[in-house]
Amino acid sequence: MNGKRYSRQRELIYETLKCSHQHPTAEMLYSWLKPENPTLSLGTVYRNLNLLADEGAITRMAFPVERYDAKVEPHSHFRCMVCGGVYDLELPYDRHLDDAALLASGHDISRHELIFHGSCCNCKQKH
Amino acid sequence: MNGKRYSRQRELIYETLKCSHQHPTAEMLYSWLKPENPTLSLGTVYRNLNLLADEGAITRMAFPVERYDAKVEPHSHFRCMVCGGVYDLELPYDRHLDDAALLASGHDISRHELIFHGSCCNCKQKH
DNA sequence: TTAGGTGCAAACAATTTGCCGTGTT
DNA sequence: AACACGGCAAATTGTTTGCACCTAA
Repeated sequence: MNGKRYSRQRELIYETLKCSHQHPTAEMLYSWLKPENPTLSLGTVYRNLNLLADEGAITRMAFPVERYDAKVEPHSHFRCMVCGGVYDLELPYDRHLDDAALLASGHDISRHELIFHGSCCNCKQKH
Repeated sequence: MNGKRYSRQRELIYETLKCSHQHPTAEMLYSWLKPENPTLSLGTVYRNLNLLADEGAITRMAFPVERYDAKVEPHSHFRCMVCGGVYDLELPYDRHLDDAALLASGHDISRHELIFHGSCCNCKQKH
């Protein structure tokens, strides 16, 4: 009664995402697929990306809304998945990670950002 | 001729951001300041946050647009600040970081995300 | 047949911009 | 006096939703 069916559009979107390593936006996926699938609509792309993300088949990569921080020194953050709050974390910045990333990728690393997810002190008590 | 002047609004926004540790959105800052500053407009908040971020006085905390990734296993990312491209990074997931974060914060950590910034192999050559 | 899926357009939400009067220097 | 700044509202951009039709099971 609450099943999910096969859908050509979903498969298309998922396969395209899986083959691209560009971490595309919904808009990008749409523009790639549209030429071959003229009836495809952007709404469907968003709908299926959300479906896939909710069931854990793919990953969303961003905060939905921009946040700002007056602390400009590199430091890490914690994001509570229950209340949505964002906290600073007092962890020393680890330069070794940048070295390791350079070694693994060859890209020019200038810094990194570390974001933890979980439930915060307040929320974890409320079961 | 191209200088920046003192502005009460900018100072207000910056001070409020500095005192809050909530990593607020523009909307949140606006709602905090509006009661005491009835003429303040949301556009001004955005304008000044962008100004401050561009000059490095504050930090933006998100991708402006949602991106998706078909790889669901925890792994890290690299974001090129020149071309905006996003790449996967083959770094082993380090559980110790989660332990350290728990120890430092007391929050319930379920995982972390590591995002490197810099210029990618392609872009760094073009000077 | 029946619930889920899709296209399309309208609605919504987040952010930017143009215009024009105000404030800083 | 010049020109940056801020208020306001309109414009843009990113994302979601309602509705009527279509399709997999």
